[in-house]
Amino acid sequence: MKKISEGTISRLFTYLRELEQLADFKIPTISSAELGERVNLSDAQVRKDLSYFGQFGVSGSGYDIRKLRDRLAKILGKDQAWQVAVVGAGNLGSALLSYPGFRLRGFKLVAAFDSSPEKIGRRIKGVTVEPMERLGESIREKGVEMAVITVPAGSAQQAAEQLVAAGIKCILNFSPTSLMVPAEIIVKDVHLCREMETLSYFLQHRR
Amino acid sequence: MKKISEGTISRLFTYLRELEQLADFKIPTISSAELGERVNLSDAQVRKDLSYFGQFGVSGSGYDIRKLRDRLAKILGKDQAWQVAVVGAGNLGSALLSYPGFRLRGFKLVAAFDSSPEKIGRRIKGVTVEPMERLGESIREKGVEMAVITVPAGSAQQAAEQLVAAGIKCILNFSPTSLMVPAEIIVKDVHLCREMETLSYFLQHRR
DNA sequence: TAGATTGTTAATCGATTAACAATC
DNA sequence: TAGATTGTTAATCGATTAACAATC
Repeated sequence: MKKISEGTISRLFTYLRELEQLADFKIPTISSAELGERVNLSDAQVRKDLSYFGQFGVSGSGYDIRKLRDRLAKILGKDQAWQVAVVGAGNLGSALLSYPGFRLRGFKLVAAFDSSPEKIGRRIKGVTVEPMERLGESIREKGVEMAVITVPAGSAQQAAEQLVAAGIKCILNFSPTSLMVPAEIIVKDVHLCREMETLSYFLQHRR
Repeated sequence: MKKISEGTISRLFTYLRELEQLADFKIPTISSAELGERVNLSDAQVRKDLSYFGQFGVSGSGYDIRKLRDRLAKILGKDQAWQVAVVGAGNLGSALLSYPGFRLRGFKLVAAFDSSPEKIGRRIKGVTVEPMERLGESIREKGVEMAVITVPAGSAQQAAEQLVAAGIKCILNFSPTSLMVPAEIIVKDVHLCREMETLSYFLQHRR
C-alpha cells in the first residue's frame, strides 16, 4: 500500500462523521459532490481520498451511506475501542479525562499518572491518579496503547521516555517541547500556544 | 507582500523560541544550519522562511542571535500582549484559563463567559465568569481581540455568532464542529478527537 | 437510451529541497 | 586571500484540482 497522507486520513474521519449523521435520515445514497459540499471539500477530493482504500461507489448513483460508513469505520479503526493513558493530572489532564467526547469517539481514558503526591489517589471521572512509578505496570495491566502527555515542558521528555519504556507506541503531546523518541514511535504535537500564536500573527497582519 | 503560508509562520515562531533560549548563552551568532539542526529543520528551510521578511544574516558568519530574535518578535507580534476571551467555562475552558503558558507567551486571558447559572460569578485565576449576555459589552470594555471557544458542539455556532457580532476577528475553536462565519474572520480549529483519531489510525496500520 | 456520477489519469499548484553565485 | 555562509533561483516533490472515459 502506498503512503497515505495525514491530510487524507483526517478528511476520511470527517467523511465518516458526516456519514454517521446522514445515516439517521432516510436517504440511502450520497454523491461525492453532495458529501463534499457538506464538509467544505471538492467532489474530486472526496473521490481521491476514498480511492486510496478501494472502490466504494456506484457510477451514476453515488455511495450507499450506511455501507460507506461501515467500510470507513473499519478502515479507520472506529469499530474498536482504544485504551488511553494520561500523564499529568493537572488542569489540562483533568479536563481531558472529563471530556465526554473521547469516549463517544472510542477512546477510553483508563489511566492517569502524576508525580505530585497531593494529586495521587484523586479520582477523576472514575480514573484514579497513580504515581509515575506505577506507569509501566499499570499500562500493561490495562492494555493501554496510546498516551497523552500534559505535564509541564520540563518533565515532558522524561515522561515520554517512561512511556516508551512501557511499550507505548503512540503519544499525543500537549507540552510545548519537541520530544526525542525512537523513530518508530508516533508522536503528534498539539502546541496550544503555537495555535494561538499563528492566529495572532494573521490577525496582526490583516488589521 | 506575497502570501506567506501558515507553515512558514509556525516555523518562525519555533525559530524565535529557540533564539530566545540561545540568547541566554554567550554565543553571539548562529548559522541557518545550526539553528535548523536545533529545531529539526533544514538550513534551506530556515533561510527560505526568513527570506520572506527580509535579509537578516551576514554571509560567512550567520545571524546575530539577539538581533534576529528582536526582529522576529516584532514581525510575529510577540512585542505586544493580546487580550483573549474564553467562551465556555467548563473543564477545558477552566484549564486554559489556568494554563500559565499563555500569559508567558503574551496572551492575556481576561474574560470568560458561560451560559450555565452555576458557573457565572465563579473566579478562575482572577477572571470572573460572566453570562453570555455580557459578552459584547465585556469584550469591548476589555479590548479583547481574540476568542477561544470551548463550549459543547451544540452551542458553538451560536457562540461564534455572538463573538462576530461583538467585533471579534479571530477565533480558536475547540468544539468539534466547523463554524460558519464570514470570510474575513480567522478561525483555527483544534479538534482534540481528530488528533487522537489520526494517531490511532497510524497506530493500527503500523502494528 | 440519456443523465448522472464514478475512479483514475493528467495538469496544476504550492511547498520543500538542492544548488550556487555573491559576499563577508 | 580562503573558508564559511548567506539569499535566491531552479529542481523536485507531493498534494489538490480538473478532466474525462467508463459504467450504472
